Amino acid sequence: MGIQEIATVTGLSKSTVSRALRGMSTVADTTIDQVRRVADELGYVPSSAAAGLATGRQRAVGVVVPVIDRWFYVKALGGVDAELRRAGYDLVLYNLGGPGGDRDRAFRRSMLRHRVDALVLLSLVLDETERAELELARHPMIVIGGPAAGLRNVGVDDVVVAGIAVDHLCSLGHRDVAYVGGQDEAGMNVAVPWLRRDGFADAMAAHGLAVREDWVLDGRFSFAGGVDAGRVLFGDDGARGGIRRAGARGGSRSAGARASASTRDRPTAVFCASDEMALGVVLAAQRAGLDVPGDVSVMGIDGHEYGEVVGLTTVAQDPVAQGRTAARAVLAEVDGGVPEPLAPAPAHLVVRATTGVPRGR
Amino acid sequence: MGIQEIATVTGLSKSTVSRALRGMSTVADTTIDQVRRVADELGYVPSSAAAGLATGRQRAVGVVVPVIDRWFYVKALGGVDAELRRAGYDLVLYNLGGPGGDRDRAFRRSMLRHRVDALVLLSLVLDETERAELELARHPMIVIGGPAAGLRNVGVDDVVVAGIAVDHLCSLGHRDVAYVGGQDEAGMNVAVPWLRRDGFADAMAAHGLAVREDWVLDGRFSFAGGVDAGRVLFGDDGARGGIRRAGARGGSRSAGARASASTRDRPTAVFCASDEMALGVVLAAQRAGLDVPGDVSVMGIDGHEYGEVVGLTTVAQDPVAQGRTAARAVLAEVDGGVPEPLAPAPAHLVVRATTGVPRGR
DNA sequence: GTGAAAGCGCTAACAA
DNA sequence: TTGTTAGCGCTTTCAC
Repeated sequence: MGIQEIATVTGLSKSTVSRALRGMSTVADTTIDQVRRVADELGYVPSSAAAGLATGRQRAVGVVVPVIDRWFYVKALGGVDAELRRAGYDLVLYNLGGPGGDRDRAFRRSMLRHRVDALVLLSLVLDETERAELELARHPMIVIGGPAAGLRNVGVDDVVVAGIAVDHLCSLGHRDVAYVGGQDEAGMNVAVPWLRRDGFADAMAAHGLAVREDWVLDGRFSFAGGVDAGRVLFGDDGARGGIRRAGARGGSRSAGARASASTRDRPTAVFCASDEMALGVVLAAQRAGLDVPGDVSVMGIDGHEYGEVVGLTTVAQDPVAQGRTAARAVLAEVDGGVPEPLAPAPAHLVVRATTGVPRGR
Repeated sequence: MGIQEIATVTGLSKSTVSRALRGMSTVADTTIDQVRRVADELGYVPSSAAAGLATGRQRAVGVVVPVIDRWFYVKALGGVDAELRRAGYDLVLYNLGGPGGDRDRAFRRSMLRHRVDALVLLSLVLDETERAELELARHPMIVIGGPAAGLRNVGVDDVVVAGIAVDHLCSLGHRDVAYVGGQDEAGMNVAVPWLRRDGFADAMAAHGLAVREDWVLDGRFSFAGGVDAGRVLFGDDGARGGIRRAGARGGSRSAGARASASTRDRPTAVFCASDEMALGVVLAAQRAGLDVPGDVSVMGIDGHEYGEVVGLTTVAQDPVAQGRTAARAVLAEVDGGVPEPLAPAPAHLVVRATTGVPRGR
């Protein structure tokens, strides 16, 4: 059931079988064929543990995610996976599972056990202790999305991305723009939300525009959060545009509020730090009886598939490509390559149907 | 850097150190403390490969997904992960990566390498060869969602679930109901889509209703696919309800078609085999100028978060719980438990705002 | 082109 | 309660 059996059956030595199985060139072709055939017949299954012990390489890399069910993480994970698969590496998933996930234990217990040859961290900012712990493992590490001190990083420049969005809105003539962002709902320590908010503020300033505090909202980086933020911005009556929500939270205001929705003090554009939130804001706007982009323009960041279908303007990035890049980089390092700095990932404005010239221009 | 160092420093034997590190009760408390302290100081990191080799247990389970970026798989994966984490097991992700994913190689190369103690298969139907291959590894296996011959399965009864949906629609008075389902976009060999279609057909028959062939559409189990299916059903003009789509595929018909959209031969209700598709159908209906549920009722299956926000009627299931159940079951088997049959997972009707009495009733 | 022998770092009888 | 002695299944010098 191991390499030994094959050796016995073929009358070869363990070492030759080992070499043959790996197709080494020092082995006669006929021997390789024979060994492979016998291995098949015996139903031989190699043991990665044994190979790993002997070589010190596990042929696996770990991917650490704050939470698993977010568009960006899923896509990036897919990219990492694709590249690992190509290289014949396995992927070990370490899900911190949000705030309730016992982050410390997870870190210690598993990630360090030499089960993997390298680590890809998704959008994580590590604290001192965590960094120290991970250092122990001495394997290559890289971060996707959100720069972490002392570690290589692949991802877009979030400040620039936010700037692109603001520039687009301003070029259309918007001056009253709201921002929906916020800390990731999972409450993990992630830098991206703050960078985007800063980028928004900087760009607004660069255009000589003021940021209104009450127009900077928390959308929890989720669809539902976007809807909530939109409600705050536009009011809510659920009369039009979207299906009424059964058991909607927050008492519905009626007629009076309705009228005010179109006249009330509100932004002409909303910039959201993610497409999921932007989708929610669009829905809230429609529910409030507002026309998008006639009454209000909305845009996001990401390039989410739903946004494409719906016609959402966005600054698109490619998390799958980022995942691939990260995987390749870290694999190269495992193979003894020297870690070279990575360029920021590309992002580009995709103008679709949710942004337009503000009414009255 | 290994257990040996600690032994040397403490003056203990390797075995005692090993036992102490694992906190075995046969070791003196003081010894345990001492060993742990020294281990910390030395920055000791255990080797799971070595432990695995010695014990024959890897303390890891593999999860095989057809593709990774689908709501159900992500949720189920999260559930499996949570339970594994609790038990101190690692999770190795095997992503078949859709039709282009070189399914065979992936199967052979990795899943069998004794890297994991058990396998959780998501919605996969295996062919003969695959089954045979996996048998070689001789480890416990379980399937989530979609029964596979000869393997234990956790998931809802898809035929029943479809029946619940049809019953709901019929109880409202619908007789003209369309079905949007189809093979999973990834083209993997999955049973669920067919079971749901069968369930739909059976239930319709039970209500004495005919299934119209031209109202059985392929929505590719995706949001975009749902929109496309909705277009076929309702026509498309993009004038209302949804944001117009930049570069929409399929030439837009204008005024004439528009008028016909409200009068044309169309179903009064659409049952979708997933919430993502249902969301797309709702959007298409709104774009076609139809009121939901006034002109047409729409419902799905799953319990997707977006559906909750939007008010989508659905038959909700809990993939996270299914993942947990599967993980627990397979872990129990790893621990020598006897595999007992699992009851179907619960699913229940959630009536929200997208279904109602057909007009004229 | 192939074989013999020595580990990789840990666990698990079996003794003491 | 702790130490001794064998391995777990593979890779890898070093010989031949």
